[in-house]
Amino acid sequence: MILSTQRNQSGSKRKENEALIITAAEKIFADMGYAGATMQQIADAAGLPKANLHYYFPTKEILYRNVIDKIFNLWLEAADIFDAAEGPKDGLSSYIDAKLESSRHFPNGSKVWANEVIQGAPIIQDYLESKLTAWTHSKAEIIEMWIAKGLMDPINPKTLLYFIWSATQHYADFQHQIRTLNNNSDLTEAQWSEVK
Amino acid sequence: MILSTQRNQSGSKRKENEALIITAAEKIFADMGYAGATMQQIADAAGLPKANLHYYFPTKEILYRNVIDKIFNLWLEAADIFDAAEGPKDGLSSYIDAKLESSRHFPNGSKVWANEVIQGAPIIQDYLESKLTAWTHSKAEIIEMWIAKGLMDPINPKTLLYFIWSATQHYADFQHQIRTLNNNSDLTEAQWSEVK
DNA sequence: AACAATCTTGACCACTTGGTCAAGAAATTT
DNA sequence: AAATTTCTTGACCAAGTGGTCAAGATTGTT
Repeated sequence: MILSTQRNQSGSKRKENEALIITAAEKIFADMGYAGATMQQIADAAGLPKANLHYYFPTKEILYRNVIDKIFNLWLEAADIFDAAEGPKDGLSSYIDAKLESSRHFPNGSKVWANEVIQGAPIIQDYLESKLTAWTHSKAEIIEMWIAKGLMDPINPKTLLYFIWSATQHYADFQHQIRTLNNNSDLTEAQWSEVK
Repeated sequence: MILSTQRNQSGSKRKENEALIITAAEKIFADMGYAGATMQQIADAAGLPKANLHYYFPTKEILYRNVIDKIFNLWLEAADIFDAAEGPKDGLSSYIDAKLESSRHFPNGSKVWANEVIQGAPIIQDYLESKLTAWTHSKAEIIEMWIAKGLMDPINPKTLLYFIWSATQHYADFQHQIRTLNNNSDLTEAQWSEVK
């Protein structure tokens, strides 16, 4: 009795179901793309009737934007480590590790993002223009500071960031291709540390 | 007269129209994903009535597979340079250059491929298992030979290939994101040569 | 216990989609 | 020029889609 249904306190039924739906949606969107995903599939994955999804998220697009939001916040968390660091060795390597870790354990988010951006960000363009642009600028400034202090080789900060993104996300996005070509995985860590 | 309609020789009306449709389809598939693309959109892009598409390509999936086929053959061409080379310095750098070039000038193909693989290759899985696997093995052997001869550092050949793919394709696939964050582009060449 | 707010759900609808078809237009062959 | 093959195209259809709705169930409040 004590252990079973513990955290069913307040009227957070809404929060619970929203989280359940978002998780299901993340997987379906990753596997099918935005247009290819159907509300019915997401409903089945969440174990709820379709009409119930529309109760919590009025439209498919709103649900999608909520998924994106969750993904983006995970990215921001990974970058907190970056901020706290004192120098490039520390900061970049922690950031890469954190990003790799999230790519490996939560590839769906990365896939949804990639799918969307490849198609020209038809739905979340405002995200790119506001939040991501601001974030990138702030990180680029830190890197430029490091360069100015002579702590690392001079390099275009944005180019460096793109480079890190491409490498860290590749394993999430192309997971399937890699798994088909290999029959294992792993042993990446060694490889990635060479990047810097 | 001599210059205008030169190559309208034999009954290659079919070839012409198929090429026209495939080019249009490549763009639409890249922009909308497989599920998101409609035959009507492709027809409009090709300047043909929809029913005409179905005359040349009975189903959407068959059209799609033809697009993939074209893309894959371009990849193979890029790798020919790789084969001809004598050592890693030459071979890898030529290969990377060729791959970058095709990413930059024909990003649509790369996008279609990426979209498909991210979603777990629901349609072209057989491609991965046959052609791509064979290709990867043959290239990995060359690299291993180079390593055995002491021409380059010992490294997992497949990991190296994945790494090259991620870097070279990133600029095609994430073109839009990069363009939104920067307002320019370019200056990559310098960066890429550091990869090796 | 009565009331109100929140949640659940099957049935339904307007609209879009891939694909068909038959009638005709062009081009090739005989 | 007649016959045959290839190509073109508007009209059409069955299936699936996102989204609605109203009636009821559940939960929380007084």
